[in-house]
Amino acid sequence: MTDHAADFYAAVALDVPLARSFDYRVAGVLPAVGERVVVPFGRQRLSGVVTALSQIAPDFAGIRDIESAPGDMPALPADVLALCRFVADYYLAPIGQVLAGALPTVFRQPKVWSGFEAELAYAAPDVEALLATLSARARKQRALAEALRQPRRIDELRAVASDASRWLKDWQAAGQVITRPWQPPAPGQVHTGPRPELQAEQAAAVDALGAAQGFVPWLLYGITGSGKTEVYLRSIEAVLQRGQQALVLVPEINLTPQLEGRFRQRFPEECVVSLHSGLAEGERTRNWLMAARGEARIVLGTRLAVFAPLPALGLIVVDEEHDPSYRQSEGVRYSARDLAVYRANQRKVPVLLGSATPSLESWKNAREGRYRLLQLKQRAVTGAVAPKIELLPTGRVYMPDGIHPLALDALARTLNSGGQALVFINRRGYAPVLSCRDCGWISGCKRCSAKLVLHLSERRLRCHHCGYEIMPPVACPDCGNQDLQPLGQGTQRIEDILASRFPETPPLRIDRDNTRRKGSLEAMLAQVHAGEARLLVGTQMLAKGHDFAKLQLVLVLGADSGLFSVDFRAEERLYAQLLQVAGRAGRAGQPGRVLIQTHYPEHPFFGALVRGDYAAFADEQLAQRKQLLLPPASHWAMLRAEARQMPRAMGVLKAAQADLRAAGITVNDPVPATLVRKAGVERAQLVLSAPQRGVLQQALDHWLHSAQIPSGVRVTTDIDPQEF
DNA sequence: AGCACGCCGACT
DNA sequence: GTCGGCGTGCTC
Repeated sequence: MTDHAADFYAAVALDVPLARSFDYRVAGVLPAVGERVVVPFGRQRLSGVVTALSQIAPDFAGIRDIESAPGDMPALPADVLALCRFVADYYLAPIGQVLAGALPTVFRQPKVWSGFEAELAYAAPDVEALLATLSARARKQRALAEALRQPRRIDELRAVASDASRWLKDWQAAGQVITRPWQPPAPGQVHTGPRPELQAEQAAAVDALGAAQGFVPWLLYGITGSGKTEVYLRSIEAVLQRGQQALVLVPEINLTPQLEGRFRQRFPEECVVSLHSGLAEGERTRNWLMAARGEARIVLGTRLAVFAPLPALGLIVVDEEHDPSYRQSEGVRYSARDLAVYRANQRKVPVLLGSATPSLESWKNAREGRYRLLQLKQRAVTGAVAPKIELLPTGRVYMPDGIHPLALDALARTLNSGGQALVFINRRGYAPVLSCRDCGWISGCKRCSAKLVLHLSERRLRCHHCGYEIMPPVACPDCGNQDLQPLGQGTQRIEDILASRFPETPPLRIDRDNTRRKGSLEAMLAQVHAGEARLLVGTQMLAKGHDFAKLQLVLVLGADSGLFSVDFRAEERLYAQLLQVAGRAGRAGQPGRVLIQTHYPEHPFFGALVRGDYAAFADEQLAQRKQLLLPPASHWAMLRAEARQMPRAMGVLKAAQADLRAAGITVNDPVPATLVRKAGVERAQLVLSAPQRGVLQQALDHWLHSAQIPSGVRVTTDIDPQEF
């Protein structure tokens, strides 16, 4: 008989979509709270995180033993556990899934992680001798050799030259490079690379940031080219000087290498690591561990990095804080920007939100004094000139191809003079849909309620939601008419039109359809930088981060679709997007030209955009939202139900509607989702709102726990939904 | 989510 | 006669 008095019991959070944690008896060594353990679960073995320990035996007869504690992961610190619990409560998500999302993937599996070997540092004892063996033209190799003047980790060296591993192996074999265990640099004097002079506004911002103590949320509102990054760098420098860590969040993976390079240049002796899902498993795990041990002083990452353990956290920076990529929209839904603010508050450190087009949420907070506003109105980046934004009214102009003749003229002039031009349209494919002129038939997806998009180059009709593909029919399936026409425009159709208009300078299309293969985007961007491609056609993708020095003209098509959208956030997003593409033009000294083709040149939206007055636009939008009781002036949530048949999904939502109305929540009627059927599942949604966040939260939480949801119906919640 | 159990249609 | 479809139910 076992001595029950001495037993410990652990509550373990598992990566299953169940709200509660599961209790296990501690069989061996007592694990710490926050440690990962492997447990039996039904017929499976799962990895979970210990969330609580107790000596009181749970009232459950079938209790089982913890199988093992692998000990390959440091226990999550209390603040990360608390952050995860907050996410679980706030977003009504299962705690186990939140915790799983916070860990590198290797720690979500029962398997013990063996990539445990000590981090190595590479160095060249005699750099001059090594350089002497290299050809003068081998620029990457020479850069790598230069970097080896001091001991460097492999990830740093790969950032210098992507082929680092191969060359290091050769040089090691030749005895020119040696390795030894990597030692984290002791905090001390911070050495910086060259620092540009600060403009008065930047200096004022840096001073204000430096003077503040404890938790202060800052909104750094700075126009494109005003040098926000320099403000981040100076603030980080102060953090490093105090021996603390800085967490820097960026919206997308492809923005990390650029910024990482800049940080490494500025702080050549500091340990900078990145955290994002594009990293190889081993590298991500090692970087995470360096962050968790406090060795990494600067942690640069995408939204998932907000969960990284950081024992010496001193500052959080959220770059492009308005960016929708900060929202996780699958699985556990959260806003990394909001969590960054929560975490800063938790740790009593400042958080710096930067943007040229702040989100209305942050703007409201700044206007109401909850965030402190820092403004950069002047251009500080050398060569940065404001692009000239012009409207091209399409009123009564004959445009057989959907492009204004003046736009074609401008393109021709730019191309003839040897310049580069970008045609921006936010729609992939050849044309949105294929349609029959006779009977009005439109290509629809068999599995979803979405339209199939024509991709002419692959001769496919493709669903952008579920991936369903078919060959385009030769004749109309309904009436047999052979004259099927593409309706509207997408990137591919524009590409075709431009190809016939400008045979001398073939257009290069860059969108998700032709950059899916790894490295293909980089290859295309290289063509652009080399000046081989001078006429670009692209979506969203091209708007972010990539600077094209020779770009003189940006033509925006299809902007109007954002003006009259049912989605109340569409205008806000359009503004940010247009400003971002506009910023691509004319960075190398000459002002670029941005032409926006529109049917509605009088729309107030364009007034603010052309004047470059985002503040006015944001204030106007906020006033509207207040009047219409839309976020951020009220709080919204969405209840979604999925089932095989629509009536079952609707039934659950109708019940929810009645219950939640009784609880004092404003509830719309349940409606079939925008995309009613997705991959064979019927979906419906219910939009809820309340002036106070807490009321909504409690009512929903209560409903989820008490409602009788029939099996076969899946209910999910989306707090602060971004799309409707 | 997995993974079982369980009860009805077309196949080696 | 069985293989297998996915409805239902459970996991400390």
